[in-house]
Amino acid sequence: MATTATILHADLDAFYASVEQLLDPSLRGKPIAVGGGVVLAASYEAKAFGVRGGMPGRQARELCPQLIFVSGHFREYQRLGDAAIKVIGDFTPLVERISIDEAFADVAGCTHLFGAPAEIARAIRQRVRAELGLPISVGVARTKHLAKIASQVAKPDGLMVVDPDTELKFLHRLPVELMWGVGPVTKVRLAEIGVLTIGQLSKTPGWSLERLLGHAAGEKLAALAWNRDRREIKAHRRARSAGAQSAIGRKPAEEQVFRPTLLHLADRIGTRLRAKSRPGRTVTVRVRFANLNSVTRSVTLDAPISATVILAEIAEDLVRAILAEHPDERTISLLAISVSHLEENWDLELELPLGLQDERRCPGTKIGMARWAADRAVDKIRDRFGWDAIGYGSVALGISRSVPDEFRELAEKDL
DNA sequence: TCTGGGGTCCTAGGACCC
DNA sequence: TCTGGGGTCCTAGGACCC
Repeated sequence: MATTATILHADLDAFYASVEQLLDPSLRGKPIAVGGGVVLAASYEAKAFGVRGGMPGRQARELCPQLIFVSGHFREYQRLGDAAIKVIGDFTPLVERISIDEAFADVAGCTHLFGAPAEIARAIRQRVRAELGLPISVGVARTKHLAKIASQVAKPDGLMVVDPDTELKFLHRLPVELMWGVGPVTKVRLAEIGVLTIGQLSKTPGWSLERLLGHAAGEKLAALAWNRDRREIKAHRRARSAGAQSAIGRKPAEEQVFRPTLLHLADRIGTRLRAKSRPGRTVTVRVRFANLNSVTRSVTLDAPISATVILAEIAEDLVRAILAEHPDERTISLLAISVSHLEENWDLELELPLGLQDERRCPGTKIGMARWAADRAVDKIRDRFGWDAIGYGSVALGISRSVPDEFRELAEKDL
């Protein structure tokens, strides 16, 4: 019954921190953190002290006084991440990249060339170590879920093969939080009914899980606990949305505060959408207040948009509506814009006439024309001379950037 | 001392249509 | 006029992942 384990999950260990230790040998073996105000990544030596990604720098220093902070080499992260994924691609075209440092692969079709899946996994680890100088952990199993868990168990710098005959034995003794889809909230909910391990989860009736977690989540978890994971490797998945956000500290909820930030966010998103000819119909805005409560508001248009200024104006309208509904909230700490319902291969020329049909979306023919032409001109100049060569004057200065734009780009998904 | 930024998917209620 | 049913889309909020 058991087929062969041919799914690989490969995951670079403490990726950003490992790159820094590769670039600067004096950092090897030491607790380091990439970032400053906020920890973007921590080395294993730092993790041993409890330092985690996303943690405020001050808190990290308290946990680990000898922690060394380094500013990131973001271009190197991109280059080395791409190179590691390419190594996997040398064995099979069936590679599904999850993020900059992580990918699934199905090697079923190439074992006759390169040997058993475990051999291929060993070869990948050896090559990434030899050619790039980086540690990478690999899990090998019959399903994506098991391979993913195996690579986590194998870390750091390890290899773990889950034999198809012992899958349930392997799976059921593990804690539920190792499962894909079990986060802090679900973990607590499960603990409240006495479920701590995947084995215990598998013995919980389906109706009980669905009542506790909802239909989809309950069904999914039950399937995974019973080791029924039917997901396949998908080599090319198109993005369904594109967004940008900015934490701005604590600032008064006023026009002169949110307008420049929204314009900057719209600029980043609009540029990406136009570059891939993927305008979108739904614009969603999120405002987080000082008390960390956040409110979203969205609008779906008849025609897709990607023009920076139009996107910014719609976002402004939505933010004003949110603020009007929350008159007691006078301080905002984060602004976000997201565009969804993206079109595929849209002819951007069409955006002009379609946009003009709606006065609000594109007020005035001449102005709309000018905006459209301006975006195209800016895009072209940036293509040749770089992002900072040109931009919106009011945006260039005074935008608080809590993280470098280069770091943001690493997280962007290909549209 | 309340974690940054880019994403995906699901839920539930309501509008609207047949 | 009342009653019933099904489907799609939109919106707001959440959980989760890297």
